[in-house]
Amino acid sequence: MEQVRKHSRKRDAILRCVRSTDCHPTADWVFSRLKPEIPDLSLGTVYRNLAMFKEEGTILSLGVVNGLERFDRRIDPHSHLICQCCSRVVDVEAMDLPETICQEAARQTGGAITGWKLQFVGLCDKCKATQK
Amino acid sequence: MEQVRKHSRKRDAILRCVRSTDCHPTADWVFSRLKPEIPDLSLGTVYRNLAMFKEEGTILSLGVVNGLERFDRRIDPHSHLICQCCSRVVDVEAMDLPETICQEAARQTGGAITGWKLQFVGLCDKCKATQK
DNA sequence: GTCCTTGCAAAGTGTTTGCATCAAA
DNA sequence: TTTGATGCAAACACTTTGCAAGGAC
Repeated sequence: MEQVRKHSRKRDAILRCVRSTDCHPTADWVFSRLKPEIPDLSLGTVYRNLAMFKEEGTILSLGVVNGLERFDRRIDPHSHLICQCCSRVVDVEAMDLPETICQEAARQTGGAITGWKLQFVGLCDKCKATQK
Repeated sequence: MEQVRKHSRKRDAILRCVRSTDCHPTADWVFSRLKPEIPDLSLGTVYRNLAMFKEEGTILSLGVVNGLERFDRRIDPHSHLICQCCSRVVDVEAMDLPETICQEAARQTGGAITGWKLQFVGLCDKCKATQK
């Protein structure tokens, strides 16, 4: 018996919140942002719904940065710059890798490559300006 | 006044242990592996020493996989294949990215790129064989 | 009325830390 | 003897979960 997804005002608000920003928010960021507007929201609900959206592919997780899972409203292929200074995550438009690179990885490992993730490390524009 | 690093049998064993494998171990893996041989070893010591090695650049952390930090004895540039099935991390030799890719990322973000990390996702050789 | 969703709080999990004790130099 | 290293357990931070109550359909 399949579980039927019902509608919920809080669930909508959580998705809307993630989609409202390109800051690649954490669960707690979403919670803090919605709390004033929805005083009886609980952090568990935010975690539950983010996990659900992620599982169904509505949003993505870009992994753990500094111990915090970061979510991404974008689900199209692209990369990120992670600022070493302030932990900001900045989108970088998709760039093609040479076709041969995945083939080579598959050859070396003997495994099957289904995807890849390119992540840049450095300073975001703000931190770069500050550290001048 | 600078802190002088003393010699310690346990610290040596921890580094030796990480260097003995290419499985990209977790703190707990190292602990479990050394415990029989060093019964009075404590997990805290493993964490403390791994953090120390990582900070001084003796080993690297390749990040968090499935909630566990994974360490790498290799400090030279290379990539990894992360198996979606068994979470195994397999080394992939360094492959050159087109020079323009970092420049493009810097241009797009306005930041400074100091490095990049290319990670492959898929199945390791064993899981690929099993899932045939 | 059914059953999904939520709040709440407790439990989980990986990691860090304070402090008394141990051991290297 | 001095001072860094360690064991132990408590503290931490983030996340997940169980359960009773609330809300969608």
